[in-house]
Amino acid sequence: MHNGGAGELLRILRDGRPRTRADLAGITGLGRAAISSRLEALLELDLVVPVSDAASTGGRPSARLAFNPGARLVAAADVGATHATVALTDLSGRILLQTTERLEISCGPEFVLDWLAMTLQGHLKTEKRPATDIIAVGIGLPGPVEHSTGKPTSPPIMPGWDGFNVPAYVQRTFDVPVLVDNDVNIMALGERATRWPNEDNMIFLKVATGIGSGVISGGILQRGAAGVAGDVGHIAVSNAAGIQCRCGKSACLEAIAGAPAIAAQLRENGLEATTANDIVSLVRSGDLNAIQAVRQAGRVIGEMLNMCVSFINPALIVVGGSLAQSGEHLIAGIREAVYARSTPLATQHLNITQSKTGPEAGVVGASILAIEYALAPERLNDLPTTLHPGGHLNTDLQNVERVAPASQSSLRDSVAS
Amino acid sequence: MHNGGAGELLRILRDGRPRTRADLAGITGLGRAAISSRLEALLELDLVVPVSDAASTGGRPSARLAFNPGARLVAAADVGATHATVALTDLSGRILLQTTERLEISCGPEFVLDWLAMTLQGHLKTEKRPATDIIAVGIGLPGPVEHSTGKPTSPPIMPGWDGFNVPAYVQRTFDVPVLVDNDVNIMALGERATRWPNEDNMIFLKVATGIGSGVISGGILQRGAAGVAGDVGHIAVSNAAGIQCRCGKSACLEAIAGAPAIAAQLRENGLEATTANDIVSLVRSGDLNAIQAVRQAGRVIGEMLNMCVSFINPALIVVGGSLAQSGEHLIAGIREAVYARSTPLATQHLNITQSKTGPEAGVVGASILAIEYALAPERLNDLPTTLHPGGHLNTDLQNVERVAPASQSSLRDSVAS
DNA sequence: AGACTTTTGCTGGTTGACTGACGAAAGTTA
DNA sequence: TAACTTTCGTCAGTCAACCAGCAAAAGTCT
Repeated sequence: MHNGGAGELLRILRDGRPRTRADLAGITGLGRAAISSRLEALLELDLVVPVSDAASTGGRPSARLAFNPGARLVAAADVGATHATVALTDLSGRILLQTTERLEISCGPEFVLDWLAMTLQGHLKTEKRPATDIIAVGIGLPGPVEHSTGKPTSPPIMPGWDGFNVPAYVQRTFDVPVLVDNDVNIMALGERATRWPNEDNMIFLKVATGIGSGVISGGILQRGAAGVAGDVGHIAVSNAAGIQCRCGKSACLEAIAGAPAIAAQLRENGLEATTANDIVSLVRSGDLNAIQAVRQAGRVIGEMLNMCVSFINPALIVVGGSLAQSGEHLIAGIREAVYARSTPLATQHLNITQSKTGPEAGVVGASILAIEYALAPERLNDLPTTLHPGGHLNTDLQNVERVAPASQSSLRDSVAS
Repeated sequence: MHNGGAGELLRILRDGRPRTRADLAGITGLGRAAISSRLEALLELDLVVPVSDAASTGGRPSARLAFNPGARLVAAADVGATHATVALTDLSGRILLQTTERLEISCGPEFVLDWLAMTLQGHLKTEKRPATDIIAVGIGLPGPVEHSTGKPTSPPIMPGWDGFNVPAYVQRTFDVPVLVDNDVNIMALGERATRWPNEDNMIFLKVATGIGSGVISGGILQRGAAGVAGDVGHIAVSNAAGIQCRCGKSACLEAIAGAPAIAAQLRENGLEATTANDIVSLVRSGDLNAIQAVRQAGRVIGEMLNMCVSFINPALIVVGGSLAQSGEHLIAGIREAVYARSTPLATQHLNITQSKTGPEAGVVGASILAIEYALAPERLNDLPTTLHPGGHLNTDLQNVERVAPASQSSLRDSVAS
């Protein structure tokens, strides 16, 4: 029952690859007995389970053990300005159940968080899992958040949320760690976890109504002094002196390359467009005017990114958000501007690409945020030994495969180590 | 002799404040016996020494122990384009001996590094300290450096240095860890260490012939994917379309707000100015033209910083480099532009100030870089027990208070082994 | 000088973690 | 089925780390 150091084993196993005890002994340099002892703790927590044995080499085949993402649950929420998504995920960030609904953030924290809790309760019932299986909650909000306390700070579009103690409120329902962060930050985490697990220097850029970014530098998400790092939407761009932004200043990037600005421009040319989706539809239908406008927006964004590239020297820029769905045109404009301008050293290994994670990047990121916190070695002891009332409750879906885990391995590989 | 965990004690004591054993027991939560045991290891390494006892409270006064920065040495070098500074520092980053000489970096790595080693040997002789007292070497170079390997990568102004294995070459003379980094990065480290020890989100901006910055975010120096993070000199600024930069592009920040650009502008107005120092002299003499030009340069720089502030949300910007010596005029221009533009959340706790560390910020930073590496808990065991041939060599200033320990026995012991 | 107070070094004793070895378990091969 | 091979679980033994208590040391106070 001495699980000191079990965290290290879990860290190794969380890549999803099953390993024998001998493998683990080799990796860690410990003896088999020590490995077994630590594994015992993880097995008891159900975080690690035996999978199909390795092929025998003539004698008793060695048992292979693998991380069991289904052992516990994590609740994740991505709250936008007008819509909210809440999901139940496993410990690899895989979504088990997901609900998206139209929900105005301006309804206030109590209303939104109550809906969130209620929906999660429903998810739990559907999945037939007890609430005690949830080990952490991750929440993304559309505004600045002081991550250490989980309180929104002076959010422009979230009336009633300023300084609200989100974790405390959520913990009245789920008494587990609650991690809150900016929605773009969690999208960055989600994007990295699902597609770029080894990328330590990347920028996730969200282009929709607003423009924002999540900055992962030196392997960790950068939040800055006040939690507003990555807030690039109101950086001034050139050749836009007169254009007024909703924030009160002029020449903001968002006021020129955000969806409303592009839509307005298209309307001037006689097209019907109001939202980002309208623009995407037009682009997909092959409208040259729309294509040109999106590409030009990309150039303007690229002008800004240019500076970010010089400043923080990322290896990867991922462009997401609803406007990024318009094929490669936005990216093309961005690439054009960035590669035309930045220094060779900064760009020669720079990859600019479109987000392929889709709309669930947010909840996945929120999930990852919560998982990384709850499964950190120093907090492993906090996990209660769940006693599943009915015995082994996790004999569902994914434990059928437990003996044949090859199909899951690719999914598991996507989890950041 | 079990010094596992001694690193933690050293980390506490490195703030320089002397503490009693009881203090340390209270801080760490360990018993006095454990503290004593760990202290023994540190005392043997001479990294911690007893200082004057605390005032008695009626009984035996408790001995106070303090970090002993004089126990070992660190070699630090700040190599610029035309000048190089090399210094011998103690373990707190304090400069013991320093030499600055005119030295062209274009002479090539062997020549420069040989000079560096030779000068250090001289320093050692002057200080009457053996070369084995040096536990690490820190070097700053005026170009991009791959910090993990210590090799310059495609430096624009360092012919012959590209890919040169600096640590390997230096280690032929001093067989200790050699840490190499960009010169602006080490200035950032130096500035933080000397003036802002608790600032985790700051930008150090150097304004001289070129313009560059060192970015400390999330508490750690950000180097980026290729080691060129903070390279802001060639970011495009507005209203400068036609101006050519030495890098081949146009409208670079450096080409407008760098010292040569300002000097050229002043010459157009009939003033005599070529170098940054000329400009500073003119400003100090009260020349309105020069003051106006420097302030305008500050505004242009502020325009760029503006983006950096939005992007990484620092709490502090320190402006250094030779042009920053011109009083508050440069800073005033920078502040003007930054506060006029950036969002309130990002600027309300933002402090923009002038570097007060002076020209030795570079070597101090190089020293800090080396010290942090060598004194990291996981590397404490690598420190050899130095045998001072002449007995107590470090009986200078700050060791006056030391209560003469049984140094003979340790000496005999190490000789025997 | 002597009593008192507090710290310090030292010495078992306890705890916890890890190793090594051995027999049981679980396969394969003849 | 029996013999062989390899892994697994267990258990005593070892070792390092830490604590508690004690006597000596080093002060102060009367």
